[in-house]
Amino acid sequence: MTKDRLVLLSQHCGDCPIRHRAVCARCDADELRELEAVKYYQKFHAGQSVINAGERMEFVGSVVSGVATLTQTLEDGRTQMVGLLLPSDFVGRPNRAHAAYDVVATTDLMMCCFRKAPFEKLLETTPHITQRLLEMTLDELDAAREWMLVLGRKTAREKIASLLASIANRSNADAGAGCISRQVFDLPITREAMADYLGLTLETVSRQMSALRREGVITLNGTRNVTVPDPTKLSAAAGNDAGIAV
Amino acid sequence: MTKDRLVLLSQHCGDCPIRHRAVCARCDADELRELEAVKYYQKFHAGQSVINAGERMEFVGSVVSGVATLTQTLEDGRTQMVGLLLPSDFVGRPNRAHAAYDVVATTDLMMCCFRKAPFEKLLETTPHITQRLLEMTLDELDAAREWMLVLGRKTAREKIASLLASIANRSNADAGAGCISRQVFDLPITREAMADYLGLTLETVSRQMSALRREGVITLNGTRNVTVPDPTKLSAAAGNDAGIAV
DNA sequence: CGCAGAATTGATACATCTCAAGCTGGGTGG
DNA sequence: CCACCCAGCTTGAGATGTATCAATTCTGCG
Repeated sequence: MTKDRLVLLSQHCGDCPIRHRAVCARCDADELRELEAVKYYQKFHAGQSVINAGERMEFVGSVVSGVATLTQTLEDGRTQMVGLLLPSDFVGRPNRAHAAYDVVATTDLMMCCFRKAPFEKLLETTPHITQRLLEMTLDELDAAREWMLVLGRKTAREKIASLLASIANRSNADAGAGCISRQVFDLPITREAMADYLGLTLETVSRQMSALRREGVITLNGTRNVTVPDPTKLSAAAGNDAGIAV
Repeated sequence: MTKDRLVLLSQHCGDCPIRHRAVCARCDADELRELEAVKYYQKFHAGQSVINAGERMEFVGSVVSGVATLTQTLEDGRTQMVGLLLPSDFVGRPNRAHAAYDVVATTDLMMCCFRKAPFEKLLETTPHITQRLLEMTLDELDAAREWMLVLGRKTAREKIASLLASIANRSNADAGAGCISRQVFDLPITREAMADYLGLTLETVSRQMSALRREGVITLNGTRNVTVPDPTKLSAAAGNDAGIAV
């Protein structure tokens, strides 16, 4: 199932599109060289499994391009997404032998992988890596807690609006700051994945998307392309402070 | 509201009950001395606010004894607990000026506080602190993700059972490993706090507690003291793998 | 063109919320 | 010492939001 992975040869970190956002962000030239010694690139195609819960982890790494999901599954098949991995996000848990979650590529995916044991050694000897990973982990913890509020206390409509707002903000951030007045973006995931993200069924996701469209909060071009004519309205629908940004 | 805090004088880290589990766990004698230079103790009584979301943070720190909760609130009053802080747990986010959550003492609480700016400097210069904080943050992230599965995909009954199982395990761990056959513990929180933890109403919590009692999964002595005659049954009720531990 | 996966829509069932009424136990003041 | 009180908790009846089951309808692609 995972044997048709494509392993690429090394390439220089200097050219890397995530050089200044990933776990290597604080590294100087010497430290980068140490990372390069233990790294390799690996390509996954859309739908392919990166690692399954319970499997032995041979590497940790960064998403270079593409999107992956982190999910947890109960024996009866109920699944909950617990992370959405975008470029520069870190995958894997140092000092743990087995994966806790399923990681699946939802688009074609390029990973920068570090062999696990030597990376763990670098964490002991290279403060710039540990410091950056701490910073990123604290950010993820905040995101997870924000998400807990969405899962625990928001209505289906608010959940959808929250997800759309968060994706809109991230694509805006990537595209550089700019017009807040009108946002257009593509959903990187299916309705089913949205449902798994939000603790809903895909039918409810579909119904609420339609409702938001009917009410003019969003417009759809096909099923995946979303435009938000008035971000204030979306923010209000998400239950965020009547749209008053902090 | 927070002016009746009790600030205590320094005391030696060597005697500290959380010395080997908290953020200082990896520190040697020299490093402890550096921490002692920026630390102070602060006592809060049950119900008192430790810090409010949006306030400027003057310190980060560790719970020494007692229990505190981390909560997030929407403007209309809906609240979601996003963390339950027990002894040795870390409070606060280095490199962030303002608190993101409300922290409230639910029992009398002793905090070991580090002045924020000097602590941030120590993170730059003392790898043992950064490494330990990274480890703790990764653990919390895992806990948050486990919790997301509970919030998003479990039924009310399973949510309650999951919470009881997790509290039972933690009190067992504290009391030292031992008899797995029969667990007795006190709930450190009210039904309302349980509801905020699980994304339920307090009425639903109460009903499900009664249901678990009727079915013999738990026994109650008063409202707070729980005994679990058969942990396998509780684990099954929590939706965990038919009770087969991993 | 036609097929398969993805998405929408409808009808109904059910879990949880909401509103409301009582209960319980521990503390306080008369 | 008792009566009262109050926060915490339980229980009930009805309302409501979301899940479930079941057709269709889209959409992209070979």
